Amino acid sequence: MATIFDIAKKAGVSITTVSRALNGYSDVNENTRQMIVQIAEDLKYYPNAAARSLQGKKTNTIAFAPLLNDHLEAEPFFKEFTGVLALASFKHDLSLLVTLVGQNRNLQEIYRELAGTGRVDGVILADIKPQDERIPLLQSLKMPFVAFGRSIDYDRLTYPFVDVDGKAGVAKVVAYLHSTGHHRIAYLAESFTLAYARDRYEGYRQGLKEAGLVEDTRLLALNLQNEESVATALKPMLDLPEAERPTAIVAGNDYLALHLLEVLPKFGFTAGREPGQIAVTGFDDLPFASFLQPALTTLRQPITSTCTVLLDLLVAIIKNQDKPASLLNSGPGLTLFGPKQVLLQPELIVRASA
Amino acid sequence: MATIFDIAKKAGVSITTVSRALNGYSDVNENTRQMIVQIAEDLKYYPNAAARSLQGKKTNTIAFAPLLNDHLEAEPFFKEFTGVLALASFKHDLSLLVTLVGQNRNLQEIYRELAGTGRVDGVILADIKPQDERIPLLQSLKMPFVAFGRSIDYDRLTYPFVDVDGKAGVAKVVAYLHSTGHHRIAYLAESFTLAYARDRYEGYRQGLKEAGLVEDTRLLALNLQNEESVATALKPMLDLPEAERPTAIVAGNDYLALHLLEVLPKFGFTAGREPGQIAVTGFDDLPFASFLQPALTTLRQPITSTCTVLLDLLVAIIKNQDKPASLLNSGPGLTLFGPKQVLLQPELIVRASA
DNA sequence: CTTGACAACCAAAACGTTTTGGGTAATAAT
DNA sequence: ATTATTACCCAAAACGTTTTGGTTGTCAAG
Repeated sequence: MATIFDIAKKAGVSITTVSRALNGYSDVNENTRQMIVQIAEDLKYYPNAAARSLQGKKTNTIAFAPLLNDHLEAEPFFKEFTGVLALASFKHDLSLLVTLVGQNRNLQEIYRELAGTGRVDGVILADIKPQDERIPLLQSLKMPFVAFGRSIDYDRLTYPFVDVDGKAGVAKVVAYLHSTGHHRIAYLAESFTLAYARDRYEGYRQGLKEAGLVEDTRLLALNLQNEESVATALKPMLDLPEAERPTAIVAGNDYLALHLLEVLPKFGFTAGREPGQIAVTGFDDLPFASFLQPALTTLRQPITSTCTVLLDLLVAIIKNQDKPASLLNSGPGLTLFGPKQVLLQPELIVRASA
Repeated sequence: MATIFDIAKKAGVSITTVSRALNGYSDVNENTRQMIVQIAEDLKYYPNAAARSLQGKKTNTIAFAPLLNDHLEAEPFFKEFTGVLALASFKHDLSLLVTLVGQNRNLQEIYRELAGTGRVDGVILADIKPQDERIPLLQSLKMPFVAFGRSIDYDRLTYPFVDVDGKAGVAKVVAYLHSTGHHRIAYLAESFTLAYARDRYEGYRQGLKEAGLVEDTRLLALNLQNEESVATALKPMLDLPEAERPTAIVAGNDYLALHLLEVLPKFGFTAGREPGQIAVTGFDDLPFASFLQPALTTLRQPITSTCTVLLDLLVAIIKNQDKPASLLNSGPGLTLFGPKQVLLQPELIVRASA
């Protein structure tokens, strides 16, 4: 590969002049510049990115480093999200550096490495935990970032984020179920290790309250993950006398709903919206949701707008700009939670299961 | 961020010693090493990646730079592929640098930049064209790469690749259709700008030949892309007298099949496997394939094994090894076409449409 | 005839590593 | 008593840029 020296030699000028000519400085004669540009093209010169970023220049790359949890159930969502993020990056002329993070390595380590190492200009954070160590870390390292998700203490958040309003979403589902005649609505929650899980659960509680229903701990199952845990949590609910048994079950995500649909028949129940059936809902609208038998009623994550806004925000932060154009006005289903803090509404997709 | 100098100063040794201690060289005293390691940890030191790769060290990153064509129909496949590739990279402890390539910029440029610029150790090439300029380019730049797909002139290929055997796949579909009683089988081909498209078409021809059927140019439509072009290509076929009209239509990809399913009713036909219906097949098994009405019979791309093999190969090449462990024996549906050249078989998924 | 301004250029430092080609002192071999 | 050998360490060069802080020469104004 040709270096800046090769060009300098061929042009009979110093490397300083070559650099300045190529970077559009005004203190180089127009003729000289044209000659240099020509030579650079002939030699097929491209500046070495490593050397460049060693000088503190932009890398035109942003990082996405999602956590990989043991149960790979999040995979379909991860794939979709990564793909859309790549497309969004393309629109900003950025490359996307995808580094998966397993539980083998220390989280801090990875992010420190990313931040201190001159490989990227900014970071997209996902899989936010209730108290996420990465946020103060990136802040202290002065690495631009935007989070997809919020840690707890909503009113005190100072960092930029985009989140999907799981609380409002689940509340909406509960309201929908109530409006279709359900009064005993159960909730299946995944583990609360990630922040969104508790948020959705809060939505369930709010939904009940708004519908004038009272919480019943017998209709609540926490910390579920696989089909087995769903089955054991479900049994006592379904063993209740008919008048106390749930007529609808809200699952915290599509995977739990999937397991639910598999388990219900084994206990002699069928899922669906008809009288005598148990209504079932999910969250995410993963690709398989419409496949299920019955097709799953669920809340769809607005992945495309999420990624668009994430990138608009991140680019604005990197460039030290005030507010990205796409956010001048809160669109439909888009709330400006704070400066550079955006909340998006999930969409209720009604199918046969509820 | 702490640099190697900070450590050297604190430890009272030279930066050389720090570097060698941290990189496991044998010419540093065990006590000294332990002290240095300790200090590095205390200072949360991580070597600067840019400086490192400027020295010619590995970046532990590989690039994936797919072409973005105007009609974004390839998007679902792209998303799936990118996600799976990221997962495969993770297993090799590599990061994946995703750079989409639009038609705005010169292809050569992007790849030169990637290759000469010290950002990645290797490249995954996709969207191979019949004569792909990127292949000699990367070869001349001595940048390790593996292609997903083959350019033409199959017997003369010298570069490492993984490909899905579109020819055999489509031939299989034709054989299947023939075995279910079809004798007039049409083919809808996408543009031949990418190599796989012609490969699949060749499969159609081979399938006909093996079934003892003779090609009929009236049953062939080339260069299709959108619903409109499918409609105009279809009209003359369906206007044929009944005895010459196709009873089955093979589409070169799922998108064409999708359009086909939309267009057929408009001409008064229905798609399906029942007598009187027109059988329809696709290729790829995109997520929506099983949704369609009727559900699409198609050939499934083995994306996961494709990505696994791509990465095993690329890592072996980067490390200058002979053959990755995963390829010691040709598994089921896996042919060793040549050294570091692998052919995978697509799987026929029979659904309601044929 | 000086002074100042300006256009055009450049040498050297800096960025943070790794590698090269040593050096020194202690111990072992002759 | 000299010579190898070994263990441990280091200064300086190298990687390819950008930036800093100049210098030089030309021309217009005083």
